[in-house]
Amino acid sequence: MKVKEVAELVGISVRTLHHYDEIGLLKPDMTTNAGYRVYSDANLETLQQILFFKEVGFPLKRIKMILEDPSFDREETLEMHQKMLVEKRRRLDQVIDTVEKTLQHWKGEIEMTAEDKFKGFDFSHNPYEKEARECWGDRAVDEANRKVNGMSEAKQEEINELYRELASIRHQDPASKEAQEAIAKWYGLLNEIGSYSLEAFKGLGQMYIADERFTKNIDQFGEALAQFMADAMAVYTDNRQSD
Amino acid sequence: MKVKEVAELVGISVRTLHHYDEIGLLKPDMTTNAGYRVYSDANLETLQQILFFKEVGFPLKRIKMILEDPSFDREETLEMHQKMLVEKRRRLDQVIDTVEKTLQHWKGEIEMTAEDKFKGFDFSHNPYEKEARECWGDRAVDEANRKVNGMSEAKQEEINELYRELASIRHQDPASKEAQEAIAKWYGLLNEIGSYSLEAFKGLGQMYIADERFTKNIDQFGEALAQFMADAMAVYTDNRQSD
DNA sequence: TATTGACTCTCACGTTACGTGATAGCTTAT
DNA sequence: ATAAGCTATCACGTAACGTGAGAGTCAATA
Repeated sequence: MKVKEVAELVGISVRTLHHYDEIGLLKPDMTTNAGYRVYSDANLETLQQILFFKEVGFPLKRIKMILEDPSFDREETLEMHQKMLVEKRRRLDQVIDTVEKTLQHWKGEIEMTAEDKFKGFDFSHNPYEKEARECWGDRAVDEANRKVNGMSEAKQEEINELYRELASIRHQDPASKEAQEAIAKWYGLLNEIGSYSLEAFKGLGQMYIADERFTKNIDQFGEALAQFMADAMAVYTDNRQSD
Repeated sequence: MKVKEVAELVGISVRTLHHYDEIGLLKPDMTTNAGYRVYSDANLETLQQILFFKEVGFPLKRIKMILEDPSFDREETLEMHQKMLVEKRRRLDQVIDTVEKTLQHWKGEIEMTAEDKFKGFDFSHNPYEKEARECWGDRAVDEANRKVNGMSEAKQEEINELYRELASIRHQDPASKEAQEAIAKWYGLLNEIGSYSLEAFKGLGQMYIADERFTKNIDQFGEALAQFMADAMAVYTDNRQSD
């Protein structure tokens, strides 16, 4: 089948097929001597898989790796991704809710507290958040921020200690078992504080670890985690001072 | 306040502020004689509004127009946008559901019909869909496609007629009242077919009309609508033939 | 057979909302 | 005076294609 046929069959553009060819994601099994792309049935099956992973939100680079590496655990990957989708929906729910309230507010139907106004949004202020966002994604960080903001006073020292511990560990061997244990502790701590949606955060963190192969080195992870924790503390202490 | 202060306060990057300045979205009220940007309190308030509209998903160009035009009906705009958000969530729900089923399928827990496999996805095949997608957005077109596919046979002639009508109208005065009436009819027709989620589609269509000012000319709209209808018919007749 | 129309190819720049250096000037503290 | 830290302006990079431009290919028709 030639480009246009394929494009119409699956509902994408010819340019998209050209693009997939360009980046080596889907190269047709044959070309005519005039240089026309001719797609085989196998190509079409691959395309279906590509479109599936694309639709659920995987970037093309990732899809390429998934398809290239037969040993890759698709099930696990998809499971992790689903957690992100669910978290995304949760965010979306909050935004919709906030927009709804904003509309009612504009119409004078209800009052809005300053807190209400930005529920689901992120106007927090901290310098290291950027890294944390790159590391776990927006939703996870937002969630964590809220948790930290509502964190019980008694936990401050505990966190303090954990931070120092982590800071020293990452100077030694960031990929060590210890680092992972420290991370587990951090999760445990947040868990104690109590949160149902923390599940998503845990999932994301574990994904990052499991996803090691996509990361240059685990060092970045330790770095980002340490900074994120420092930041979490800063937010916490800020809140205390402003009380 | 200088760039970094502002950036940290609201949780965005310095580059973002530079960018907003570049595109004229937020120009600081003052600059020092060295050329440093100095943001006033009013600038900060504007920034809050920008971030609000951005968070709910408006593109920067749109935000700029909203802020520049005081006569702009923000309430109406936000209402329309909310419909899109709700539709987005509905799509997300389906994708999550499909992923869930796919996982279970992989684990051998359940059977999946071919239909199940792509529920919520879009592998429909029609050449003009592209234009329609540009016009109303993906979700609306997908929804409409499904409706059209399930369309009752008796409506074919009605649609046929409407199409010819529209086609002639758009050769005369595409921006006319008549065109809008024809559009209304089209909506009515789809409504008759019956669909709850059609609401979203209607919202989007109306948004496009209300949004006229953002479109080069209504001609494109007529063009796209005609093509979309032609396409809808093609899909319909295809289905009949394959029965 | 020549031409038309539909299809194909390969550049290569445009899009969104910034990220990421590079290079250089400004400000303040020591 | 020098270093640290902040600021400025280019200007290219990103993701996933869209959108022509210019040119070659294929099948059917006049």
